[in-house]
Amino acid sequence: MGRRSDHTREELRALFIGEGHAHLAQVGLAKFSGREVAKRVGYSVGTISNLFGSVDGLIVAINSRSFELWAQILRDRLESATDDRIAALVDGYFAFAEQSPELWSAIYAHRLPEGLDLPEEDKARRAGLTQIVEDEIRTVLPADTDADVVRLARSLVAVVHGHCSFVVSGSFALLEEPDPQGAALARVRESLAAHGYCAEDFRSDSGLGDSENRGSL
Amino acid sequence: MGRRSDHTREELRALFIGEGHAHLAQVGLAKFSGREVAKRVGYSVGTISNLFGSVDGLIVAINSRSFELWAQILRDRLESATDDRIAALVDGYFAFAEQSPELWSAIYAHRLPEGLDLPEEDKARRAGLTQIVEDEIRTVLPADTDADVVRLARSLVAVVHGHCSFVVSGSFALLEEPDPQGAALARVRESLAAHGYCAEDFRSDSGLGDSENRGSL
DNA sequence: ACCGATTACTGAACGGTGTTCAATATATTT
DNA sequence: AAATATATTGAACACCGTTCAGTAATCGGT
Repeated sequence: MGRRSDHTREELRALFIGEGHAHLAQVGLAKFSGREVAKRVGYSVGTISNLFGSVDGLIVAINSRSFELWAQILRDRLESATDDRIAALVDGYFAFAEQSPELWSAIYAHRLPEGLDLPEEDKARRAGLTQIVEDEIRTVLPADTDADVVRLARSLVAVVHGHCSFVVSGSFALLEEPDPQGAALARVRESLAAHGYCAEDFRSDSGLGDSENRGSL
Repeated sequence: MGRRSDHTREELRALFIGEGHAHLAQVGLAKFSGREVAKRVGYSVGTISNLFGSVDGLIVAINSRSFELWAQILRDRLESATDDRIAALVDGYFAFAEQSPELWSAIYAHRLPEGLDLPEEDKARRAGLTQIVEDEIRTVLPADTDADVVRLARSLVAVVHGHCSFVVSGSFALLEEPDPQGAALARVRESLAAHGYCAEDFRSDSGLGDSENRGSL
């Protein structure tokens, strides 16, 4: 039964994204079902095609929302960080992945079918995350550094991402690593140091995972 | 029509893995179809369940084979490397991912359904890759290094993996990076240097991608 | 050489998926 | 009030992975 005036098109999209987000977090991308989401929202199957073009379109929208939640976590950590803002960033990166592993891996597991790629709007929404990191890296490096800050910042995101990816996927390489997040942070510090970052002796007051990591690694 | 003596069970598994490998490389994990593989091999649908337990089991076997091909690429690069063996490793890591992006991402996109995890046999087959890296890292660091070589080596694999992952998935962070592989290598060198690795001045004779990268990054 | 027991394989049935699209119910305009 | 335009449905379709009774091929014992 069509209930045309219950919601605007945007409200309806928000409903599907919200319910889809919950469903994705529960069952993961492999078992994600657009039909199930439609059933939960109380609309029929075909509505997804109307609103998002396809189930892939819905997943793109859900993932973009994940990016925004993720970026907000980073901002929260930065705000409550006392001194070590780099550690706060790494912490925030891992925090989202570990508290919502299905949402996190869906971001990287989902691939658009050949042909179409990400809508510009979604690209913009997702860029916020790297922007936060870029700003912090720029702050922490000397003003006259020889590094290309934008490229270095994104490369450091990749460094952290690699560790995080291995943790979430339970992958071969880091199975026996007791402190992957500490390892990621150590690598980031080493690269930053190579470009003029003064470590400011965080060795004493950073988290225990880190201090435990420093001696041996 | 059962053709019982055409192949031994192992031969038949090899047939499915081979054909499945080709199919996966063509269409990617999202569109992978066990039915299609069975059709290509010339056996019926249910045979996959007999041989591998489920389609997931077949994919696990295919991915383990990918690991072996990948490890062989690393060994080849090392063998033909003149001096810079670290660069050769990074190059091999990227080479497989870029020449077979679907196979590479299937390794990380595939997740076993809740409950069962990787058979021991597959874990062993996949560990070969990291072993190669560990051996090289150990060689290149001073004998009296303070680093835990095993943990550092795996962390460096994660560093390269992160860059590679962003490249293959076309992800937001490295879209405008002209030389992701060079960036990965630069990060690895920086971390190795922090643990006593003497760079031996590769600046002059390494690939141009690397030299172009060094000045600005 | 034959015959029962065992194994390999089939293929139809089942419940699920995403997409499509004629039909319908609701808004909007004239 | 009538005509037009839009939103939503839901059945049909083709595909997916899993299951399992049934059948064909081989093996082991006599």
